[in-house]
Amino acid sequence: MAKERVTVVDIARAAGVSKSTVSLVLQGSPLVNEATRAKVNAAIRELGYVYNRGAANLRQAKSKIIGIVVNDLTNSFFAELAVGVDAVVQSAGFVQFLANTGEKIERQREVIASMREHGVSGLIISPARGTEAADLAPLVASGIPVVLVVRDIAGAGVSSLTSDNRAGALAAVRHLIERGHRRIAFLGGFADTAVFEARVRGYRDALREAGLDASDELVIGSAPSRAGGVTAIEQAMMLEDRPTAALCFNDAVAFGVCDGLRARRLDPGQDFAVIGFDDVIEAKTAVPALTTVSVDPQGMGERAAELLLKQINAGRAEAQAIVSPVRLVVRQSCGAAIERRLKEISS
Amino acid sequence: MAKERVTVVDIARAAGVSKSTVSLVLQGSPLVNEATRAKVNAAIRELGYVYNRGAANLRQAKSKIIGIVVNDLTNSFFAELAVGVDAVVQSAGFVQFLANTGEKIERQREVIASMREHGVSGLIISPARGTEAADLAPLVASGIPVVLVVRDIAGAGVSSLTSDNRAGALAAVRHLIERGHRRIAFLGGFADTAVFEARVRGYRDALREAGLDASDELVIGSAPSRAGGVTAIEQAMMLEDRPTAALCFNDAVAFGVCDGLRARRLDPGQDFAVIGFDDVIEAKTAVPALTTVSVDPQGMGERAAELLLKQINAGRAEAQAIVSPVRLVVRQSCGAAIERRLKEISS
DNA sequence: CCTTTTAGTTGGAACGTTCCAATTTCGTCA
DNA sequence: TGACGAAATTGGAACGTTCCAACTAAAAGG
Repeated sequence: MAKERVTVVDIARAAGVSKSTVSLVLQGSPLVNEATRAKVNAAIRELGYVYNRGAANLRQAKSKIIGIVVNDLTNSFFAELAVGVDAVVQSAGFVQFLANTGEKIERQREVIASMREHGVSGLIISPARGTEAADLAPLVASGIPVVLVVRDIAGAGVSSLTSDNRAGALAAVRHLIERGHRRIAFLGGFADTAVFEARVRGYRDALREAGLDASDELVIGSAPSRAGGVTAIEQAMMLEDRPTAALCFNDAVAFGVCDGLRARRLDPGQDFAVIGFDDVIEAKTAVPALTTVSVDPQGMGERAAELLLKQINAGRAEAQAIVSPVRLVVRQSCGAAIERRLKEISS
Repeated sequence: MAKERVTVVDIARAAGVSKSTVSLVLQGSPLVNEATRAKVNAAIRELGYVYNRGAANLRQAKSKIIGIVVNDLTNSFFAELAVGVDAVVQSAGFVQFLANTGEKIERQREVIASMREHGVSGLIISPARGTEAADLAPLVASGIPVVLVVRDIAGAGVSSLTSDNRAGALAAVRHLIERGHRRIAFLGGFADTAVFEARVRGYRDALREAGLDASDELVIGSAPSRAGGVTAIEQAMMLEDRPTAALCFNDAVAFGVCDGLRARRLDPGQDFAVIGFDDVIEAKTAVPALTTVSVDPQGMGERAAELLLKQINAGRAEAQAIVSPVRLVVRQSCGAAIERRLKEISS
């Protein structure tokens, strides 16, 4: 088997019709007689025909492929994002080309080029760190619909879907302040990203409006990973005037911070309040359950895919920047448990 | 811009050569004169030409696409596996079609069909739960090289790359026994998978060779997730005769078990020994650092991709079942810390 | 009975590339 | 100078599909 490819012509011969008719059947056209359709379908099954989408694309000059490029697939935030995209893209009859850049601009350039060569009809990109508008210029000039997710790039002239990072950070820090914290740190993340900048801005604004200290020593960068969280909290605990709470760049950092606290025999949520950002799946089941700003990566992926599909169908659409709202999910790690216990005692 | 596609003929006209010559340049053939090559390349840049790989594939009847289908991309084990595949596949000049089945057979059927239609030249599959040899029969009959990873399927007649689950479990449980544990549970995982079966077999063999109780009540299944781990340890703690240690189906379960222990005010690694399976990235940085059986998902992805590429290049290769070795990484969660402390005291 | 309509079917050109065999160009040698 | 071989270039067919305009057969209308 697998000797020679079975094509429409073979099917046509077997079914005693022309290749045009077979093509019509393949596309479910109503123009073809019920009886012939049955004959053709029988022949298709019989010969084990496989549709050649490449040939079809060549003729029609459009593919049913959309590309998604993410900067770090090992980060479960992006993995979930990809899953969200996949879900809607698949049910729209498209198929997903996924590539991982690992934050490398060069790799990103390569994979985008490769996707264009394969004729993707749209692209969802979570850009690598340091991507500039110029890097995307040839792509957008080609007229392929592009949606940027998570990280926006100023002046790129394409649609983007980001979350309201400033508002999320603001809400989180306000919450910590309400709980009575006066010295609050911001831990983790690379300082040269727009996301970091926005979250820190929200953090500072909340401190300022409460008239609290927003000195630079309280903002401690690190890799946006669990390991980075450990080092960040260690650094924070070296400070003369130690913080009693922290907003973390993301959930991975927050978990690392909890690890670091435990390593110092401190109980996260009890001795120190920590809030994360993103609300990855593990946040709910962790102990203590992580208070975090919910971003819903899967939902973001879905919305990005919908936006892209809309642009593909519309042919040409205005670039729009959507910032999706975000909400604080209060669980245990910010000290909710303490309060509950205090209430129990007083009642 | 983006009006009309520029093709080789446009380039040919602009450079004053024939389309055949342009094609030769595109493929880096040594047959073409240095001067003409330069002219052609200039025209390519000038007109912003993008290569149409679809058309090329049509002519050559082979693509540079490999497909990878995973059963759960939100599980970081599989995300890392995909990253490993991506790395070697990309550097071999291929591009990766990734699809997520979410453990659904029907979806798996669809994505495999879609990939065949797109003419992938090989497929790496981590099959959904319950996949049978019959499900893959048409695929293997077509002669497309296929490599199964993580989960093997008996009688499928294709190559597979799995890890030595029995040996890993055996080593882990032996280690717990050496540490003095006598009542050891196996927690988490779905009982109807080959992986579960192999790990439990290793677990039982270790108990048996030490003459210990291997009763069924100590094997407690659950979803192979963090949440599943929480419920599994809860169930274990309800037993008349409680275990003092557990081997977990995977790291996610192990983290859940730690969470569950903490919820009961028990200190994992101290009051109860836990060992995971897989060695995901977080295992090292967690507190306590997780003792686990290292499977190196990224490395597995790389090896699977290499195996697949070899088969693609060889044209026709014997199906081989590779089981890759596995090693126990001892960290804190199995009580290593306790021992260290005992040593400190005695010295 | 002829014309018109409708339902169904069909051959051939086209999509953008690669491959093959054929051709041109050019330098070298007798 | 003519012949020869090597180097470089080329036109056309082919890949598997879709689209279009043209065709046939049968039914409907006059």
